[in-house]
Order: sequence, then C-alpha cells, then structure tokens
Amino acid sequence: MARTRGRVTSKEVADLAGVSQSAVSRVYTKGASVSAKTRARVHHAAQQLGYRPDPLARTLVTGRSRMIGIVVGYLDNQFYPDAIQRLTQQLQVCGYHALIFMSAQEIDNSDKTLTEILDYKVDGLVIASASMSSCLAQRCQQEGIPVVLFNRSQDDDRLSAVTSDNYSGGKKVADHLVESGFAKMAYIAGREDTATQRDREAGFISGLVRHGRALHSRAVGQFTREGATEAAFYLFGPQRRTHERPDAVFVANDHMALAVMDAVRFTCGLSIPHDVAVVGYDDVPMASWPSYQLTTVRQPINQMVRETVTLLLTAIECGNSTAHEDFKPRRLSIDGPLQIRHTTTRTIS
Amino acid sequence: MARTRGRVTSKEVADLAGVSQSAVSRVYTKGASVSAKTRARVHHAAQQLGYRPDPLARTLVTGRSRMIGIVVGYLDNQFYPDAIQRLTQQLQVCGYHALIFMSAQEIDNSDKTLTEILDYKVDGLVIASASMSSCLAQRCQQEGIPVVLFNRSQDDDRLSAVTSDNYSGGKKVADHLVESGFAKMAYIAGREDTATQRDREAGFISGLVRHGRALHSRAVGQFTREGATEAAFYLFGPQRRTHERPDAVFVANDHMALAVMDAVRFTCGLSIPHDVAVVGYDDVPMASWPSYQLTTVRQPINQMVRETVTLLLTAIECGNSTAHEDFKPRRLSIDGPLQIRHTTTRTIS
DNA sequence: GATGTGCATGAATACGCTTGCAATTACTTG
DNA sequence: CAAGTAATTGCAAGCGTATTCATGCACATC
Repeated sequence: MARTRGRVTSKEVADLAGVSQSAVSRVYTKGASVSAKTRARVHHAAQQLGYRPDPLARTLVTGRSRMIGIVVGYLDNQFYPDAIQRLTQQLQVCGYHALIFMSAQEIDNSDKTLTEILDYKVDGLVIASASMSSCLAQRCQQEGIPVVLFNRSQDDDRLSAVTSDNYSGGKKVADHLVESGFAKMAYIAGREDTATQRDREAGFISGLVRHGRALHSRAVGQFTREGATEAAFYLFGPQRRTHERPDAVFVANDHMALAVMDAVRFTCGLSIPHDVAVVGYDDVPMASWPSYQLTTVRQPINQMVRETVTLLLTAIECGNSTAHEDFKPRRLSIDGPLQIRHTTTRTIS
Repeated sequence: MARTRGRVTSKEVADLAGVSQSAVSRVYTKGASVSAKTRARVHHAAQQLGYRPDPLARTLVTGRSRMIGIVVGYLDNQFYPDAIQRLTQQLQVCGYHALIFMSAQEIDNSDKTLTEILDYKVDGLVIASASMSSCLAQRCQQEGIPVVLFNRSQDDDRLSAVTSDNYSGGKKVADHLVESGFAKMAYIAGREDTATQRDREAGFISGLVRHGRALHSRAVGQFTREGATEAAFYLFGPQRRTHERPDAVFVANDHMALAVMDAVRFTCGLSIPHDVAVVGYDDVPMASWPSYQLTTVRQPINQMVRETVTLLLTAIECGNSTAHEDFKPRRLSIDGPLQIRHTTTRTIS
C-alpha cells in the first residue's frame, strides 16, 4: 500500500534490500562503485516498492539540477514555438529538462526573471528572446551558469551564440532580387537594437552594392505584426505615387513578412509578385502555405538546435570538471539556403 | 566578494543580522511570527548579502514546489502557444511557476512523461494535450496532485475540466449556416477519441436537425494540417461532381480550417465563400488575418485561463488543508461567441 | 602464508531550508 | 506591581539524497 502523498525513500529501499542507504544511492549514481550482487538486490527492492530517486533532493546536494532554462519572449512568431519544441526534445534526449521562462517585454521584468532563473538552479540557459537585455545574460554568465544565445547575437564575445548566417542570408536575398530583375528594393527592419536585424540588413545592402544598386527605401517593423503592417502602409500606401513605390521588399523575418503581404494585398490593393515582390527570413511553416508562398531564407533550425545543445552541455561539463572557466565561448553562424517561392517569381512582362 | 558558485545561505544572513537561522527563515515564510525589529534587521542583512531563499530546499521540506506542470502536445496549432503564454502569466501572478512538458504523440512516451512529472513534484497539473491518455490524468490525481483538463474533457467526472461550450458552439455554427442560406453542410472532424471533437459535432448536427436539415457529408482531419488537407480533398476534389459537393463546411478547429481553405482554394480551385463556406473553431490570431477572414467560434481563452488557474489553486489549497480530498471536481464549459467573418458571407446571388 | 592493491560498503555528514517545541520576552489587565 | 497571556525567538530535528572516510574484504603476487 502506497502512502497517500509520501514518496518511497532510498532508506526504505535500503532496509528492504538489507543494505545501507549509501548503497542504494550509489546504484543510482553513475560512476559509483557497486558490486553486481547488491545492485541486483537494490534493483529488486526498488522495483517492488516503486522507488525513484528524488531529483530535487539530489539537486540540493549536488548543486546540479539537469534543468536548462529557455528564455523566450512572445510566442506569436511561430518560429519560437517551433524552436522550443525542438530544443525541448533534443535536451530530453540528453537527459536534461527544459524550464521555459517567458520574459514579457517590460524591461523592468527582466531583472525579476533573472532572479527567478537563478533561484531555480538551472544548469544552463538558452536565451532566445530579443527583449532580454544583454546584461542579463552576462550576469548569468558571471554567476557561473553557461549561456547560449539562440538566434540572437551579441557584441560581447564572451557569450556563446548560435545563429543562422544572417549576413550571408541578406546577401542571398539581394542577389536573388537583382537577378530576378527587380529594381527598387526596400527593406523593412526589425528592432534596431538586435544584431540579427543589423546583420540581415547589412548583408542585404552589401549584396545590393555589389550589384551596383542601392536601397530604395526603408521602414521599421519592430519584429511585430502591427509594426510591419504600419511599415508596409508607409512604403506602399496610397500616399506613395506609383512610380516611387518599391517593386521588391525584403522583410527582416517571416512573421512580419506575412503581415506585409496581407497589408500590401488587401489594404494597398497591390498584387504579389506583379506589383511588388516580398522576401522574408526564417521559413516558418506558414511561409510555404499556398496562401502565401513566401520566398524566404530558411533557418537551419535542426542544426541550430543541435549545435546549441552541444555547446551548452559541453560548457556545463567543462565548467564542472575544471574550476576555472577555460571553456571558450563560440559563436556559430550556420548557413541557410534561400527558399524561392512564388512571391518573387517574376512573370514574363 | 561573492563565492564562485556558492549561494548566500540563511545562516550567513542570520550571523550578520545577529539572529538565529530560524528567524531568517520566518521572515520569508508567510504567516510566521516575527517582530518588526528583527524583520528589519534581517531584511537589511539580506539586502547587503544579496540573499534569496532557495526554493528547492524549501520544496524538499514542505513538499510543495509552487510549480504547475503544463502538458501539451504539438505547438503547431497556434491556439496552444497562445494558451501557454496566458497560463504562464496568470500563474506567475499567483506566485506559481509553469513547467512545460511536451508529450510527443507516442503512446509509449506518456508513461515516461508521467513519471517525470511526478518526480518534479509539481503542485498541480494542467493537461492540454489530446494525445495524453486519460489514465495518465487519473494516475496523477491518485497520487494526490490536482489536475485540470484544459480545452479537453473526459468521461470520467472525477477530473476537473475547463472547456468552451463546444456543443453550444457547434449549434451556433449550424444556425448561422442555415440562416445564411447554405444547404449542403459538411463536417470535418478532429480526432474521434476526443470529447472536444464529439461535442462540437454533436452540437452542429443537433443544430442542423432543429432546422430540419441533415449532415450532407463528413470526413476526418485528425486535428492535423495534413489530415485536414486530405479531408478537404476528399470532400471537394475533382472526383466529386459539382452538384454533389457541399456548399458549406464546418471544420473542428481553426488549425484545420486554415488548411481546408488553402486546399479548397488552391488545390480544388474553388472560391470561398462563393462555392463553399468555411467555419472553424478557436479564433486563433490567423483566423482574422485578411488572407483568411475565417468565420469561427471564439474560445474565450482569457476566461478559460482564469478559471483553470482558479480551479487548480483552489484544489491545491483545499487538498492541503484537509487530509481527505473533499474538494469536488468541477467541469466548466464557457460560452464563446460566433465570430462572423468573410468565409460565410454569402454574396447576393 | 604474508603483504600489498583495489574494490565494496556503511556510518556519518552536509545541502539549505521549515517547523514543532520549549523558553524567553513583551504586553495586558486587575 | 504581580500574575497571566500572547507574541517572539532559538534549538534541534528533520526533508531525501550524494559523498567522504575509514574499514573490511577478496584477490593476486612474491
């Protein structure tokens, strides 16, 4: 008869198996020295009682929780639920658990989030939120818990980061648009304070320049749907005369690009790609839906996730074995292909 | 100088403040008896040292973790990220933390998920995954941790559940379609083993019957995009002759309805709502995007979240105060309005 | 058979906290 | 001012586990 709420403890298993509590503990501690005989007896007793070691008690004494915090902003952008899902699964494979922290955009909140993270003794941190101040990541790093930035880079090179190759991606977009015969290129930016935004734009501009072109016009969408809608209206609204309207626009991510497509088509009454071509970044599932067929730079999300987890777990294990943190942070940017779809397919004119 | 990895302990605070360790503990324990003077001294010392109580150690002794597990399946359906976000925030307001468990659809996995949940000593559980076997919820309940099903009901009435009024919602759809002059109504079902699916369909059929109509045709979409696409093709593909094609279809959720719209428009070459009207369920953000303008039953998600949290926290506190679980489970179904948009707006013919 | 090597084991302690209990102090009231 | 009551406080015993240390033991080597 199991107790109402009480767990089975290692002591009880020890008693039943006729060994000491330490022996039981050792059976469940990897790398401990136990004879085959006692291991068998303990396993048998444990099975009988339904014993499972308490991870919290273990954490208390070892200081390691086998939990990884994932800090994320809003989940409106489908890229993030997708990433969370894959990160969670990948971590689970490695015997870790994901603890998800939602950092609202309020700056005030980030400090509260930090302390909560530290309180819960996560072994490592994946930060995928642009609204997370950089100092936060640094403070975590200082506290000794490894941090990897995901889809987000930072000037401070003491932090590891995994991104797609945003610069190269932007360049590919420029190449493609120029080669497809578009002439007046616009750009809709994300939040100006993010490296992701800067790199994508820089790559795009440099690509244009290499073809002897320049940016025709620009607006800022703040990575939000509302911001992108406004930006689209600014660039393509009725106040613009036809001849001064861009005929192609690169939008800093798909989440915004979809909003731009909606605004361009339904509010501005333009046709895509006839009147204007649209390119996004991320390749979220919706980008390939028939209603959009958005040309976009694919983020190699599986590879990014794999690298992120590898990087983080390596740092955790190194940081554990050696007192000093001689594990040097790495910054990976993984190349992703341009996925060409209908929004840039110029019809013969 | 802060130690490399060592936290500040209550003992250190006690020493600095010149009080006992218990006193420090009591300052941070709600409802404990501490004089204003010692409270002030402890606070001062704590501030100076940067002390924060360790929630894990607290959990070990109290048995309560102030963590709520949220079990969720895939995040493809935007309804769930949305719900997670709101649940997390609402819980945070109440001083609880959300621990998110992703249950892959594999049945085998659910047992592993269960033990993990129990291991982490969550105080309560929100189950929002259809792929979670019902016995899982029951086992949790048996172990003494309160469970609330979210957007998912169960025949077993020992479990609390919060849903929208699916039956009534289905009925409203029937009313609306009949009143709008549609004649041949089809239904695309979700997974047949879910109460959500059954109730929506039952309400729809009963609504039709009340108007003297019957269901014209039916297909199953399994709540997935792929399933819905196939179902749409089955109902509206070229193998159907025009006169035997439905002129309206109610799809069991928006996630599928959007796929149906894409398939109907782009694969079958039909016009919405001219050739066929489409209605969904949930009112996810995308339903109101200009590209879709999907008529749908809105899930009153804010209210559902609020009720879920209230129900769960009440159960947790009751279950704690009284030894026996005399807290009776409740099943709430909250009415949501029909959001009429363009996919059912019959043009004058 | 004596000595040395290495593995298994149990007792004891620590991890950071809550809480029952008893003792002390502060406050009330006649 | 004395006695009685209530509010504080410190002590110590856990919560369930990992881990150090010393001991015991088997085995191999000479």
